[in-house]
Amino acid sequence: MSMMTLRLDAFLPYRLSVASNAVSTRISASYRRRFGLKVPEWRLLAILAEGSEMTPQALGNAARIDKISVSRAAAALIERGLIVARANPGDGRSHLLALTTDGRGLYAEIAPIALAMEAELLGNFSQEERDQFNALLRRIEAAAGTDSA
Amino acid sequence: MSMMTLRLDAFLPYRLSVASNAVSTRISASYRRRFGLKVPEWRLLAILAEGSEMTPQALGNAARIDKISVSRAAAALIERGLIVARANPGDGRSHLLALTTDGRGLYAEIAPIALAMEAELLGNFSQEERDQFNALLRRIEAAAGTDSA
DNA sequence: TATTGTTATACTCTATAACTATA
DNA sequence: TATAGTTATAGAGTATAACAATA
Repeated sequence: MSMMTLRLDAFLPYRLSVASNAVSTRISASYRRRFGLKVPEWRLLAILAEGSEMTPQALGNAARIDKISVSRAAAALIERGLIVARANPGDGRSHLLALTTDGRGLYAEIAPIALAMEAELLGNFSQEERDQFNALLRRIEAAAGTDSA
Repeated sequence: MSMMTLRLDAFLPYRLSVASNAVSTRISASYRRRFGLKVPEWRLLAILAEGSEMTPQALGNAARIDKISVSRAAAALIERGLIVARANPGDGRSHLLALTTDGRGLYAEIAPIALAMEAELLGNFSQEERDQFNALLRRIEAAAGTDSA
C-alpha cells in the first residue's frame, strides 16, 4: 500500500489561488479606497474606455463577468454618473452603455495608477517573462474552461 | 492631452484573477460535490498528510489561511472525524491537530484525483513550462506580499 | 419559445473586531 | 500585556433560479 503524497506547496491550483488572492486583495483595496470602485466596476470602465458603447452582454463577455454582476456594476456606475445608458436601436430588450465625461476623467486618473501597481508586481520580470506568464495564464484559463469534467 | 489607455486583456491582475477563478471554480466544485470538502478544509488535510501533528497557527502559515478560516475548517474536519485535536503540552492556549485513520483514508482518495485535475489543466505544459509558471507565481506572490503600498 | 436584463437568494472566501483563556 | 484561538458580523464575488420585457 503506497501512500500517495501531494505537495500542496507545488500544487498548481493552490499556487495560483494564493498568488491571485494576494494580488487582488492589494489592488482591489486600492480601487476601493481611492476611487470607491469595486473590481467589476473597474473592469467595465476599462472595457468601455478601450472602445465605444456596448450592450451589457458584450461588456460581460469582454470583461469576463456574468450578467448579474454586470447589471449591478452598471447600475452603480450609472448612479455615480460615470456611464450612461441609451436605448439600443437594434434590440428593445437591451441598451447601450457608454462612458460620460466624468467616467473618462476617472478612468484617466486610474489607468496610470493601475499600470504602476502592475509594474510594481512585475518589477523584476523581463518582457519575455511577462509575455510568457501571460501566455501560460491564457492556456490555463482555456483548459479550465473546457467542459471535460 | 494624451489619453492613456490600458488593455484590460493584457493587464496582469485581470488575467491572473480570471485564470485563478476558472481553475478554482472547477476544482472546488469537485471537492465539494465528491467529498463534501471546502477549499480550506482540503488544504488542511493536504498539509497534515505531508507531515505530523501541528498547531492551528502552523497550519495556517503552511496553507496560507488566516486563523479564522483555520478555526472553522478544523472544526468541520473534527466533526467529521477526519482530524483530532489533543492538548498541546507546550502551550495551554493551543492544541495539536492530526489526521485520523479516516482522514488519511479520505486524503488517499482525493490526492490522486487532485493530481489528475492538475494534470488536465497543465495538459500541454512541458515540465520546464510548469516549473517556470510555478516560479513566476511565487515571485508575483512575494511582490504582492510586500508592504510598499 | 427563446433571449436580454433585473431581482432575490444563498454560499464561499476573506477581513475586522470583540471575546476567552492562557502565557 | 501579549498571544492563541473562537465567535460574531460584514463585505466582495459568484452562482442558481424566478421574473419582466422583448424578440
